[in-house]
Amino acid sequence: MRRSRIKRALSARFYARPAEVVARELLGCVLISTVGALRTAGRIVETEAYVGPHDPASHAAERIGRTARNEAMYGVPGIAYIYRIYGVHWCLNAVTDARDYPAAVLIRALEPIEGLEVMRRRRHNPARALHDRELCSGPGRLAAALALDGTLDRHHLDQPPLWIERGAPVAEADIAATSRIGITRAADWPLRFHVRGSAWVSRR
DNA sequence: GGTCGGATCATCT
DNA sequence: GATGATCCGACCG
Repeated sequence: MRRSRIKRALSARFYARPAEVVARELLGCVLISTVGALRTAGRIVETEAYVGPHDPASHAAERIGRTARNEAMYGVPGIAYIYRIYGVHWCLNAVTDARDYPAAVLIRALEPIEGLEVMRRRRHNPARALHDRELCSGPGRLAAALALDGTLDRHHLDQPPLWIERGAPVAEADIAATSRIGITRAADWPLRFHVRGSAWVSRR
C-alpha cells in the first residue's frame, strides 16, 4: 500500500534540472516532516549544490563512482539522499537532474515554522539551554530536529512522512552565493546559497 | 570573540 | 587504516 502524494508538493519535474538551479529555487520552499506522527516544518534558507561527477567534492565524484552509499544520487530526481557524516549526524539531500546522472542539493538550514516544541525536545541538550537559532541551522541539526535518518534514504520527497512544498520565492538579489562548507576539494566553487540577512543560516 | 579537538562509524583504500 | 558535505564543549584572549 503506497502512500499518496501530497498535492502541494514539488514534483519530480522541479528537481529534473541542474543542481545549482534547484539549490537556488529551493530557498524559500518549505520542508515538512511527519516522522513519528509529529509534524515539524521549516522554510529552507540555506542549500549547497553538488553538481555532477565532475564535481570533486561530490560523494559521487568521478574518482569514486557508483557505490552503495551514493546510489540514491543516481536515482530519479526528487528522491532523498540521506547519509551519515562523521559517524554522528545525518544529512538530507534532494536528488536533482537526470536519472543516472549523480547530482544533489544538500539542505543546510531551515527557519523553523511548525513544531518548535517537538524540535526543542529532539534537539534538547541537558547541559545547556538551546537558542531557537540553533534548532535547524546546520544539516545535522535540522535532520535531528525533523527526526530524519537513513531509513528515509531514497524516499520520494512528495509524500509523507517527508516532503517539500513551494513557498514564497526568494528574489535573486536576496540570494548570496558563497563557497561550500566543510569540504577540501573544489573549496572555491560558489555553490552554497543562502537567504541574505537570514538569522537562521548556519554561517553568514 | 576565535580556535581546537573529540565523538563515532560507514565507507573506501 | 584513513577519512569525512558536522556539532559541541573546552580553552584562550
